[in-house]
Amino acid sequence: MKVKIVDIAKKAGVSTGTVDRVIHNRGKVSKEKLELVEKALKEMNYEPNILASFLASKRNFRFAAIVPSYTSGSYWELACEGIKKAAEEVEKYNTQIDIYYFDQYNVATFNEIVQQVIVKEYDGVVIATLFEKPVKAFAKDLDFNKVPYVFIDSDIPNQNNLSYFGSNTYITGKIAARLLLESTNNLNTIFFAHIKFKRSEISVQMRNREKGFIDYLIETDFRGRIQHIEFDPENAKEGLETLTKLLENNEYPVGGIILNSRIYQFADIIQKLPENLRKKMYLIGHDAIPGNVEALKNDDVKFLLSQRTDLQGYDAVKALSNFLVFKEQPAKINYMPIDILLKDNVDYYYNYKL
Amino acid sequence: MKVKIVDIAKKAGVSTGTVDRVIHNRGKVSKEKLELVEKALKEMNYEPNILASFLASKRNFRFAAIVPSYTSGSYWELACEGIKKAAEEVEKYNTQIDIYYFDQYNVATFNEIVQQVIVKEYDGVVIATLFEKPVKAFAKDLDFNKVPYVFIDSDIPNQNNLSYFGSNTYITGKIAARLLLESTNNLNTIFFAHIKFKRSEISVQMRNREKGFIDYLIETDFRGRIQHIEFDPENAKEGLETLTKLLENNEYPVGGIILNSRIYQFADIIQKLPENLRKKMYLIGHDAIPGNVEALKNDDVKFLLSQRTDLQGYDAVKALSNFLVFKEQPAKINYMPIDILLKDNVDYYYNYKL
DNA sequence: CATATCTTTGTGTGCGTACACACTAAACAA
DNA sequence: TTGTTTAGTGTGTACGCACACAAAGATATG
Repeated sequence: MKVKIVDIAKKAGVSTGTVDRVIHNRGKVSKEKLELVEKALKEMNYEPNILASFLASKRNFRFAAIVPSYTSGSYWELACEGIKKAAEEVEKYNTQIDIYYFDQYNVATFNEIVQQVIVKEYDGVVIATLFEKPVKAFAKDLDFNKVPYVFIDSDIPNQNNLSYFGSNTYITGKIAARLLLESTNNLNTIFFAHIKFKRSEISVQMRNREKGFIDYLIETDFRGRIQHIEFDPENAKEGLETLTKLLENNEYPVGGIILNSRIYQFADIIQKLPENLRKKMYLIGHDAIPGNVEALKNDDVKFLLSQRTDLQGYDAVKALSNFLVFKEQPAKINYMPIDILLKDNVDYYYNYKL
Repeated sequence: MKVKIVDIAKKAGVSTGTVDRVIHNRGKVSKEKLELVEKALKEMNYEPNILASFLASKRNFRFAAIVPSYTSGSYWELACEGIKKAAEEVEKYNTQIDIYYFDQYNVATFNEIVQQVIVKEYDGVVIATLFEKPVKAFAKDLDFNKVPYVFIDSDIPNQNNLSYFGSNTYITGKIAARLLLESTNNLNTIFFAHIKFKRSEISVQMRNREKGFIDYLIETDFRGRIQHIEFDPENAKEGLETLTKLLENNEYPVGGIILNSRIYQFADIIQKLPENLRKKMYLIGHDAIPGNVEALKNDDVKFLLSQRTDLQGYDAVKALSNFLVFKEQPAKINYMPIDILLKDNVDYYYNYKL
């Protein structure tokens, strides 16, 4: 039988009210009784019944999640799925989550959302940290109001965030390079394919990946050529010409990497290339979004480096909930596993549900 | 405000007792009232408060988990960690889990455990399906008593298990072969290292991996040599001699695969080989147990193919709990993701906690 | 010494549900 | 008629805890 408050009260020779005051540090307890109760608590190894506690307290939490808006099949859709899944699960702890979307190519929209969220006085916040400075400012405000917040996407050091969930994109870049070099004989040319998308977007994540990639090449003393090629999805002519030249002038395979999550768009573009040239390319991309998975299965892409994006969102919400409900302190930095996906194992990756 | 039973009762013009009888199908309700209540239930979109329900019901579940006994740092230790982790989490639902250990090289010990478990009349059982026939017999008994059970390790088709959590070892074998061939130039010799361990253990899992591996070689028209080498950890002389000959007679790299989870033992054995020969080997192993991870980091092993073994145990317990507590029906077959681990990403794999 | 004030302690109610039990009315048997 | 059974229904208590409130005791004030 589990020890309950009445048991403690009996043992300490006090009423349940006094025990309650001790447990919750509500004060108004004499020194002697306080000691008696604390002793009983320890000796009987009391652990509160969370269910009963929650039922009685009528507590309820409201969280806000601030993430980029997304189109179907894109990276951020995955993260949101995780958040929504977690939202379902914490419903039983009287916890509600509102998701706010900002335009990831427009800081103003982020700041606007932040204002809205501040007004609403949430009990916890999940923030996708795409805009470092505004996030820092927001964090200060949250600190002041003692509202716990969790970062996802990329970490911002020296903040008082409860926790961070994301991936080490630098290492991911290194692994990309290693896989590319090791799995391709006589690779002497590597190109970075950059697909124009709205404003020129070079995110922290992309920069890190590139740095990791390049560092690996330096470490292993790579002597081949490295080239950057720009593609405009609307008008891919120019890029295709550059690429064609590159492939034609090379008797060996050519490696290609795309630093953002949209290698599937590149796969679409290169459909126009003749078979023999296409087969000379060894492409590595990032993130298991539907389009990329398809490209992987079609053998257009050789490897996808991924992380459980959905878990980022899921874990972030759960961390907040567990912290507030169960007072569990999460690790401050949580890197997701770096997953290597081939045509062969991608189904099992995708198949595994939260 | 959430709808509660009294609200339903009021709306339907009956007492809470009647609503309760309808909700739980306890019968003894007239047709008219039943319809009234059901209508109210639907219209008000009633969802029970799990916390209150659990508190009131004083329900408590007892699960048994039947797994192989293990030594520290071995495969089954991981699975048990998952089970224990899940056990902690479901404690709040008044659920207790007893873990039973059998000797995986001795069917009799399994049958003995089964008898013990049957007597204790558990509410749910997790079974590591190493011994197919006895498991089937046990499953029949559980079916008869309407006790839900979940398989882990390998699936046994055509059983009434609630669910299965495990990995597709055939595909894992294929991927092993692909990685080995693609990441090694001029590979023309592959050996299967088999380390003797107690009785000759060739598990279903190992057979599957081998089949997948060989099938890939056939598919890709591999023309090299394939050899099986036996190693006795007590007396590795003979095996080492064979291996030495193999390496010396070969100017190209040699691939090696270990089908069970103990490639770290092989890594120990080959420490006796001269550096130049050791470096000629490209080894692939299975499962991220501590010894293997170390071997991976030491560059003795090139790839580890893994699955979240701990998740198998964790998910199995959670599936039982969610089924009984929340009436959630899990998928019947759940393959774990097939994880590819390199020296570079293994830390992030291991680091990620349940 | 009576009264006011403050501190400490105990009691009671409610959270939403489950379930035992009591009660009613109708049907049936003796 | 009376007692017994049975289907249908409502009531009350308990689950373990939180919290408002009442009570009691201690101290201060005039």
